[in-house]
This record gives sequence, C-alpha cells and structure tokens, in this order.
Amino acid sequence: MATVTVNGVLQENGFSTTNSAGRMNGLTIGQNTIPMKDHDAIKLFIGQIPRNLEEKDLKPLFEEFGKIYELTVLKDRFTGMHKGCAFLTYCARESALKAQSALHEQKTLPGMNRPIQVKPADSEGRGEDRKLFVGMLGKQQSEEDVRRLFETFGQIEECTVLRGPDGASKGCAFVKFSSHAEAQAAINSLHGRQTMPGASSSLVVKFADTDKERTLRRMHQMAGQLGIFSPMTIQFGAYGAYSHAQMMQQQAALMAATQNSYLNPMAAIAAAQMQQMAAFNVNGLVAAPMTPSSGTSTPPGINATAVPSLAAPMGVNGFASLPPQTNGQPTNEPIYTNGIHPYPAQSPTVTDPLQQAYAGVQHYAAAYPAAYAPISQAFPQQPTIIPQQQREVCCCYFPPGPEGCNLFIYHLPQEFGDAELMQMFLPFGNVISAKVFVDRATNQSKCFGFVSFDNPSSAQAAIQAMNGFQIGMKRLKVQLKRPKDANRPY
DNA sequence: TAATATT
Repeated sequence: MATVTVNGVLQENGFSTTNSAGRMNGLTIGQNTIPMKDHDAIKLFIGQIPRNLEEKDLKPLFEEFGKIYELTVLKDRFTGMHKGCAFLTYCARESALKAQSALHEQKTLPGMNRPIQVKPADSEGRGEDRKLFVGMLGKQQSEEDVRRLFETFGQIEECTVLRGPDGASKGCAFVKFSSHAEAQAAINSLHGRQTMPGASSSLVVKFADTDKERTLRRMHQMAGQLGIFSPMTIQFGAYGAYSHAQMMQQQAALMAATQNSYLNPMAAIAAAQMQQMAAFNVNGLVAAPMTPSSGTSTPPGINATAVPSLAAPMGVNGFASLPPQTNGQPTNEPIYTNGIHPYPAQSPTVTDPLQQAYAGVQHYAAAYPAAYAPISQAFPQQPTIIPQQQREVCCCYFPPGPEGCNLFIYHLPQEFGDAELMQMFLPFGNVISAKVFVDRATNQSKCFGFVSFDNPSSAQAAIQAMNGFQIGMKRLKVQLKRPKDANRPY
C-alpha cells in the first residue's frame, strides 16, 4: 500500500477523519490525507516504554483513542539509543484526554516495573515551577501521608515518594501542585517547621531541581564516586577544576569500558555526555567569567596571535597557565603541582570548580573551533622529539609488552603521571606498564607516554575507546607504538 | 534528601 510520510508518521492513503467537534483534521490532497491537528491539541509525554518498542509497535496501542498526528520515540542525540519514552500528539485534543485517563498509570508494558505514563509533556506550558521536592520525610511515610500533609495548600496533581529497588522509601518525595502559588504556599508553611519521626532534621520543602540543576547534581555525584587521582585530588583541593574535569573524563571512560561490551559506541556516549555537560554551561546557568589576568580578551596562557597548539601552556579550564619554560627555574616539586597556579582571577560568583572546568572547556570550543575539529585537522603536526625520547628512556626502564600490545599516547594532560595514565587504561585490560615521559631538566611531563597491555585485544579496545577522547581542550591520541625499525615521522 | 524518561 502506498503511504505518505507526514511529521515522521506513516499515513495510510485516503484517510480522513473529523474530531468530536466536527472539525476536519485531515487535509486530503489527491489520494493522500495530510493530518491536521486541533489548534488546542495536547502533546503527551509517554513514559515507561520498553526500549525495544518503536513507533510502529506503539501506534496500535494509542490509535485506539483517536487518530495520531505525531508519535516520536525519544532517542539519544548521539547514540540513537532509545530513551524509554516518547511524545504523542493526537489530531484531536479529546483523544489525548481519553488516552491519558485510560492509560496513565493504568497498565504496565511488558518488561517494565512501573506503569505507563501518559500525561501532557512539559513543553505544554507545564513547566516545573509547580513541583516541589520534599526531603527529610520519615521512611515510613507513604504517598497518602505526604498528600495529607500538602493537600491543604492546593490541588495536588502528582505525589511520588522516591523508593529504592526494594520499595523502601528514600525519605523524600515530589509533589506537584496545579499552580506555582500553591506550591509556594506549601513551602512557606512547611519548610523547616517540623521534624518527621526517624528523620535526622526538619522537613525540607523546596522547588524541585531544574534540568540544569539536576545535571550539576549528577556531575557532583559522579565526581564524588570516583576516589581517584589521590595525589592530585588532594593537591588541587578547592582549586580542583582540572582534576574534577579529569575525573569526569575518567568516569566516562570507565563507563565505556565496563558497562557495555561495545566499546566504540560507549566511547561515543561518554564523549556525548561531556559535550552535553560543557554545552549546558554556556547556556546561562554558570556564566563563569574567564577574566584573563593579562587584561586582554585572550584566554590566559595563549597569546593573541598563536594558534592554540598542543604545546600551549594552557590549563584545561582556561584559568591555569604554566609559567614560561624560559624562566630557568626548574623545581623539585612533584609534577602535579609543578607550574600549576591556583586561580586568583576566579570570579567571586563562581564557586563550583566543575562549573569552571566545563565553562572553560566551552569557552575554548567557542574560541578555538580548530581544537574541536577532527583530529587530523586539529593536530596537523606532531612533535619530532619522540624518537629521541624513545631512545633515551624506552629500553632502560620501560619494558614494552608483546608486539601489538604497546600503545603510544599523546596529548596527555600536563598533570598526568604514571599512575593516572595507568588508571585511565586499566578498564581495558591488564596494564603491565604505564609510563609518562618526563623532561629531566624540568621534571615536567612531556604530555605523552606509553601503555602496555598483556594482549593485543586490550590494546585495540583502548584505542577504540580512547583515541580522540577529549580532555579539556585536547584530544588524546592513542595508537599502537611504532615498531622500533619504523623510522618515519608521524 | 533528587527519580524512569521531556525532542
């Protein structure tokens, strides 16, 4: 049967309907009908959809309530991964209302633990300004208890106690009122005014996090979960923008390696997450001023005429700059403190090192798009010092693994030492050696190193996942170490 | 004390 695609939905030929008000919602052109929707149609959010169901699978379930104008399963922008939810617009408003009352929380799709969600999408003027987060509830308080507590302030549209997998309350809840004013009234009367049995402090009633706040919260959680980078974390402490950023990268890499057997797509996901985190920063929440100490509009550490080269003495967050190498004052400091300055130019309005880090990344992306270009373009030349370094160090105390197991890693962060390099590649297999090359005179990292695995497939997995992996303004270059006899430059 | 997800 011939079909025509409209709004991404397959429409059958010659189909034409009217809604309950008698309005046409199909425009017939020749044999095809282009669907029209009511001007007051409602876009529905559909949640708790099994991830193996696509539009064509969902259509029959929803067509029962009227003609569908548009049905879109949400996919991840970068990976195409099914997000487990969808948007649905019926041609007729009434169809949406019928579907909502018939389906919302009324049935559970196969393989799901919770009932399907069918409700107006957030985009339908139903923002989150009416939704409260309620903390410090007693663990035994149910949805009903919470409702009773809040119903005096207005119409409650939703009330959910957060629970773990075992059904035990997490001691907090979301309560959505029908208006912002009602929610505000509840805050005024309830926040901090009483302590629930078993709670460690008084009741918390506040507006729920926005998306951006939620993203930030997650970033913090992730950063906190990784007790990695022991020396750097300690050293950088409150100035931890860089090390936090690295942690995030590590987290992403770890996820790539451990949560999915397909390393390549997971690396894409990890990269996508970082991009999203960076992107959300510029969009108004953070507004970290990159006050350059030089007084120019150029990011610190880079002079106005220089192309941002890999050798640029530039911290990942755009704040730190290394001291000039020509100062002739090598130090004996450990590498992770060497040349890294705290950030005296921090804006007093910026308190979050993560925000700084991601803002810095984004500023760089904007100022120097070349750094975000494909690797081959971003890094047109390779330093020629590598063969020297190999001669100098490699055979002495860097025993390589078997052929095909040794990786060359370039564009490491300045602060990375052997331990950090090792940590970064452990997820891909047994690392038998990890060596960052260090300048003997200055004791500074040369920003490249070698990693050896005990088998070639680990090495390949690491290349797949980590080559091109973005850390701050740089992308890692990860490739098999050149055999000794190969003498061509990069 | 922050969820299963909102183009």
